[in-house]
Amino acid sequence: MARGKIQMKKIENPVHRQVTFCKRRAGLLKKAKELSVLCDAEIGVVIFSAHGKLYELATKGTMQGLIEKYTKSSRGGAPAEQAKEKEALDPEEEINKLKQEIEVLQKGLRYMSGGGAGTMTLDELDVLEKHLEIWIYHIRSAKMDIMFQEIQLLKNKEGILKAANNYLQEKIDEQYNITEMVPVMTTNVHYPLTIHNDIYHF
Amino acid sequence: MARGKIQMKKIENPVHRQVTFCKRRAGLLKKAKELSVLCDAEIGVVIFSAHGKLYELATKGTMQGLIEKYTKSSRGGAPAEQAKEKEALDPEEEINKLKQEIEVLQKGLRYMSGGGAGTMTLDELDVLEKHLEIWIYHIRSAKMDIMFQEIQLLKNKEGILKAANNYLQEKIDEQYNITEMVPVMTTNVHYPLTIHNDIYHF
DNA sequence: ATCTATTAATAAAC
DNA sequence: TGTTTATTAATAGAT
Repeated sequence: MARGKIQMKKIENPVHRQVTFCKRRAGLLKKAKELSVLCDAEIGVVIFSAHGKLYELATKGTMQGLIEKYTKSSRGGAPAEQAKEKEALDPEEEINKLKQEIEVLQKGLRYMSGGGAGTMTLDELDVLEKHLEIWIYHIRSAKMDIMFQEIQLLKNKEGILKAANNYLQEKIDEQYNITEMVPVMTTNVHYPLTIHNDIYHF
Repeated sequence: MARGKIQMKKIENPVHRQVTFCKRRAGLLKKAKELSVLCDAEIGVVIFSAHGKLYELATKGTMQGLIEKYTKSSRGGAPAEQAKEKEALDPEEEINKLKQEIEVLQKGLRYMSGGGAGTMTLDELDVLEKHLEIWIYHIRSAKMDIMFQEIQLLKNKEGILKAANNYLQEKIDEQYNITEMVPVMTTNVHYPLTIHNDIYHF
């Protein structure tokens, strides 16, 4: 919506994507609030970024309350059997699954710091291993993003330096032509600009 | 946003309110879809009209799945902190080591749930990656140990069974020799002992 | 529902 | 990250 249209597909440049995500996320939440106020509607918005960070908005009451209302409402028109089952089993199951996961992580920490084998079962170790692999995956994509930025910066610098060199070269050639009135070989001496690279230290 | 501003409060005229609700609802859902596509985010929107009618949108997967993910995520950031309290009894060194590990893990978790690039530097990500790799290494050796024990146990059982079989075989041969006074073929019937394998469940 | 005059959102640049 | 600005997108009111 500004300075040119935008294609409706995933933005490839991670920097642009992040900036757009921030702006549009803010815009979306603002719109949701406005709709809620203007039209007296109850609205919930849940946003998971590509890296899994959660952003949420619940107008009127809590997200939890809204989820409950949603669960009821969306099953209201469906067969009564399913609704009954879901409501009875889901919360407990969810909580148990969650508790299990937390326990595994806790045990993992205890294991790490204790260094002693034998506190965890093979199954628990499998789960922990999976967790760590997922984390490493996320970390590596984050590193890729940062390195991509670095590459972009270096390319920019390269362009600037080349331009600067060309300019200086011309100046030198001019000088020679004026002062000696003879043709000279182009030199290979370059005069790089000094540009600080500080992308690592934010 | 057109033909005059609009006050940010509930629209009193019910006709206007309904029209605006329709238009802005469509706009909100469109914006949500766009954000999801452009920035690779997973988004859920739930809208209850003033009269309780439900409108919903879930990009990527179902609303139910998104709710589950939300439930986990909104509670899931805390395992490291809870683990912190566990180890009040250990020696000082142990505690310091644990605190260090927890700090790294917390930063990692903050990053994981924080998603946004720029919360951790490349150096910090390197450190975290190394930690996770070391942890995975430890976990894998622990798994190896357990499996090695398992193998040993099985080998022991095998030895015991073989010995038992040999013993029984001898007994049978003896019987045959005594009662019939004729040589017999060695049978293939084995008599395994029952030994419980409980190494998995400590 | 469709049409515009306007306002709001926002992509790119800084 | 925050601001600015040129443009596009959304939409209030009218039809």
